[in-house]
Amino acid sequence: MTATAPELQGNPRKRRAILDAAATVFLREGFTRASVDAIAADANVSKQTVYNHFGDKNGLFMAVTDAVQDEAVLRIMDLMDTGFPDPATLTGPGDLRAALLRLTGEWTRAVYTGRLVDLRKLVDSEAEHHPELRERWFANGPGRTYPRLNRLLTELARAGLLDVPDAVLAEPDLLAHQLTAVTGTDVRQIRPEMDFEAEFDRRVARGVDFFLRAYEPR
Amino acid sequence: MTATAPELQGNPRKRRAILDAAATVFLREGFTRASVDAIAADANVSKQTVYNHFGDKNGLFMAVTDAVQDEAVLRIMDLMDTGFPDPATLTGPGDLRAALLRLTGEWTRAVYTGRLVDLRKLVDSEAEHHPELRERWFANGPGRTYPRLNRLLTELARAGLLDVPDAVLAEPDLLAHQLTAVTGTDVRQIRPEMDFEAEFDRRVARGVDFFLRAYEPR
DNA sequence: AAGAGATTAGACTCGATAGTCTAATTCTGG
DNA sequence: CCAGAATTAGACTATCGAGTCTAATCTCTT
Repeated sequence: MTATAPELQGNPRKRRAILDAAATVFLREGFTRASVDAIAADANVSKQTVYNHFGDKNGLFMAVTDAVQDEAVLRIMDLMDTGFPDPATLTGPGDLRAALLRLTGEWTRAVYTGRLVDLRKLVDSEAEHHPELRERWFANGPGRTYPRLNRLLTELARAGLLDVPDAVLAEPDLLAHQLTAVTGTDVRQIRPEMDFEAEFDRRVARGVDFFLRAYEPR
Repeated sequence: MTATAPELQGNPRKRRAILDAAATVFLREGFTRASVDAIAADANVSKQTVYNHFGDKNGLFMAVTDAVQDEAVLRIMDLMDTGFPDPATLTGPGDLRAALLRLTGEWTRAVYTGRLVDLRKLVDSEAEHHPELRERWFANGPGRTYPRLNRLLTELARAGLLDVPDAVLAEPDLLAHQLTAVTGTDVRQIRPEMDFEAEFDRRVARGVDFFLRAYEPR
């Protein structure tokens, strides 16, 4: 009687293969241009199986965004939970800079390499036609990571390692947005013909230095 | 013998109407979903006329991006040519902040209100399929405005009104990117349910203050 | 007023694609 | 080994859109 939820039936290996193929094709072609036939072929699966697992093209797309986001979010949350030293152990300002460089570098890498960036563009351009998409993206991604980063930065301010105006601390997630904005936009400017790795490190450092220049205790 | 270039023939009033309609429909539907039929209908023009003027759907889309960009770029260039006071007349630091607020506010308004923002998203998502698009967008927009803004900010640094490390000054357009990044990303977070005007001013001010906090002479 | 160029409505071709259906086959757990 | 679930290939429907073509009309300019 109780119909099994379509997300929970079928062979999980095939399900995985479909998600992978769908990510590839959606990212290469865009949502509209991507055909379910092409995805099924790429996954070595029949079209009907795709529909069995995900209902329709929209359901498939949302499942893809969830999967790709989850991977990055796990990485980022772990980074902040275990990859950042206790403020008490940061003695000199050089320590702080090094720790921020590492954190920001890994964060930025998780966001701007791999499939996440491009998928975000896709979601952005499709959001007008699938209103729930933008909300879902936010709740599943930035809605989880930014408050965590902001908490971490706020603790640094409370510990006296950063000198941040109360007006900034009072705005939800502002500090986190400022740090990621200043590195993210710079990293996004990297052109294909450049040496990505070298540019990446330089630009993350630039962003962190800009941030520190503004909020370093004098 | 010499065929007239398709961009230069036909009734300019109709041409304008088509460009307007195309902007509306492309922005509402996205490139792929937008149909030439819908655009022609919206412009009160026959489909054939659209093809007479712009050749094909791609040509139409590029003409639209050019037109929308040109409008904003003119505004922004004018702003910097005539809307910013001579550094010599800026005596107190309050003067500098006020001038930067005005400039950055108008710049940001030109970029993040109206059709430019959304068109940019569209270009971004279509760029994979029309490689010349990204380059054209850059050359026609940021390629013109950023060097100009950077020159202006560099003059402020030379005049002693900003204290910017040489390493930053040495990077092409970096200073300009930092200023616009820090305001732009914050403004982009404004949610539809918020009071746009109030949020806009606050966020531009935040960005300028962040920038000044980093580069204000001590 | 005449003629050239521009515009029009609408039919038409050609190719894609979302989603359904079916009958046959393959997996898999008990 | 067997029964029910999952999968498969492929045909099929229905829709939609880019671009072309045509014959008739319109609008200037001279």
